Amino acid sequence: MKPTNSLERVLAVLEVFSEERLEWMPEDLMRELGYSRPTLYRYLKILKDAGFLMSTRNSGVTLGPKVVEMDYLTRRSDALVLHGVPYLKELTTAYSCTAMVLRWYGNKILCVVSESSAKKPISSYPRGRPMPLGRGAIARSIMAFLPRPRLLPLVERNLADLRSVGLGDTAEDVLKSLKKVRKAGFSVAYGEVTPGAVGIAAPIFDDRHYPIASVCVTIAGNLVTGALIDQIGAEVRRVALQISADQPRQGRKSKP
Amino acid sequence: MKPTNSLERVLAVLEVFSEERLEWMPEDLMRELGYSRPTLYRYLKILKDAGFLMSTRNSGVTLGPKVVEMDYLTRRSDALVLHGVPYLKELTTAYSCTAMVLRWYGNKILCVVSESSAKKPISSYPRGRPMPLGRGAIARSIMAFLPRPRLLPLVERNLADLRSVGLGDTAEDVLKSLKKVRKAGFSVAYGEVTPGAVGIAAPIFDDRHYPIASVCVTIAGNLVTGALIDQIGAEVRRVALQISADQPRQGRKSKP
DNA sequence: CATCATAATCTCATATTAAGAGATTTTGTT
DNA sequence: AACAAAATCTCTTAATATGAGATTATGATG
Repeated sequence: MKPTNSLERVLAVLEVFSEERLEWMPEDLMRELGYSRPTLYRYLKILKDAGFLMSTRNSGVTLGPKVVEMDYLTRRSDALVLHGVPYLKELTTAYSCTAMVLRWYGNKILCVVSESSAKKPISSYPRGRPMPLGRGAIARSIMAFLPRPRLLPLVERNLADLRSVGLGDTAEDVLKSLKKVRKAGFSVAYGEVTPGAVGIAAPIFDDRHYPIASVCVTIAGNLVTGALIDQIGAEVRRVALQISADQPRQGRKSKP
Repeated sequence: MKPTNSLERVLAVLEVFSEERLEWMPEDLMRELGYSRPTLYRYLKILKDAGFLMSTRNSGVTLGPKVVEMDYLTRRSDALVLHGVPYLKELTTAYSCTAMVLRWYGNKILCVVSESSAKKPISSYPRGRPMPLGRGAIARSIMAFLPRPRLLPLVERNLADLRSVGLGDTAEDVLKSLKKVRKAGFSVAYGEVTPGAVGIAAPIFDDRHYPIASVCVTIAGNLVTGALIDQIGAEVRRVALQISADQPRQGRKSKP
């Protein structure tokens, strides 16, 4: 995963920005990335000229306006956003909840669009905020449908989290729990991500039945009973499958 | 502006995505960018692995989830967004309108945050959608405060648009009109961007009194009279100056 | 299921050009 | 005006990006 060529090294500059560190000083970037002074400044100049970065008054750098513009384009081009919204509205009309579509990418889950009918929406994960893989109904709904060789390393890497939410002590136990999710077709989580909130999620598949995203409904725990959860689960599953079916058929493989 | 090194050439791939062309086929990219087949595929692989691009079923490429994640970070790190929101709320509380902060970057104006109290918001420029420089109160509020050497080429490049909204026939005439805007401290536009909507804008300055952004209020034309527009203009100007003052002092120059 | 057409990747010799040490200039502060 | 810090420049060398062409995946078709 270490950058091996100069192309990846420029992009690596953009990778260091995170919620914990939104602004960087050139000096710190040199240390963090291990680039020489002229090289780093060269990279910064290129990234600034392209609008990916901008410099702040106190000579730090932050992500720039080009990112904002590209995100706008992403909202217009993402098939899951475009096809998903009407279905999410169905769900928020039927229940007082937050409904969203989340993409799986890297080792993260990322909300790409959400709709809400709850008076006081409880989700702390708006568009673009990455969620960890180990907790919550969403991650589980996706993992449950991964082929074993792809799944196992993932489970092992996130075992601590998975254990803490009671999925099982060993990797094999976790796999068993996930098999049940697979059978049900949707997953449920009680307050794993946000206290008091119930998450109900089902996977979206690509044309090879490979899970690439998830539909999730988040609803206040005091609003739901066991029977209602099953009902919502069935609806979420239906919606996820319909969004899957809306995706264009045919095509080549893509790195998940 | 033509890419001169391989670093800029990778980034140039991201530049071709636009509202008119949200998805590209590799073959078309080769033609558009003039790259050889192996080189293009190399670039695509790197950009896909980093999440900047993703491939769709029918083997086209679109902007990817990393963009979404970075935009989330931008919302959290942009000083204008962070400081601007409370002021925008002031404006939307006082009037039934849409109030926004827009950055000036490249040859474009870009909304970075907006608030609305209008029943039916009329702006067609949400976060991230670039506006042209030649029309609207926003662009004018910024141009009016640019030093002449910076301004003149800009006016000449956008003369057709500027003329069509009645700012003057020649570049010199336009400069005169802008001088009046500068004196007033804010600019007004009647239906230049959206028919029936009045735009009222004032610039945000950096610590060298250089305009870098703008505050704009958009309000339905039938809701305002001349006197009210002046009142709103004064408020918008006040807000823009306060946001300017909130910016951290000191620092080095940045390319506008 | 075999064949075909297209898309994506690989190989490798060569020219291109990124990289970095250190000097120099620019910028803001005292 | 003088100083300190930040950013850029110069120039040589080693590193590596490039593309023609061959090769391998991949999905479509009969």
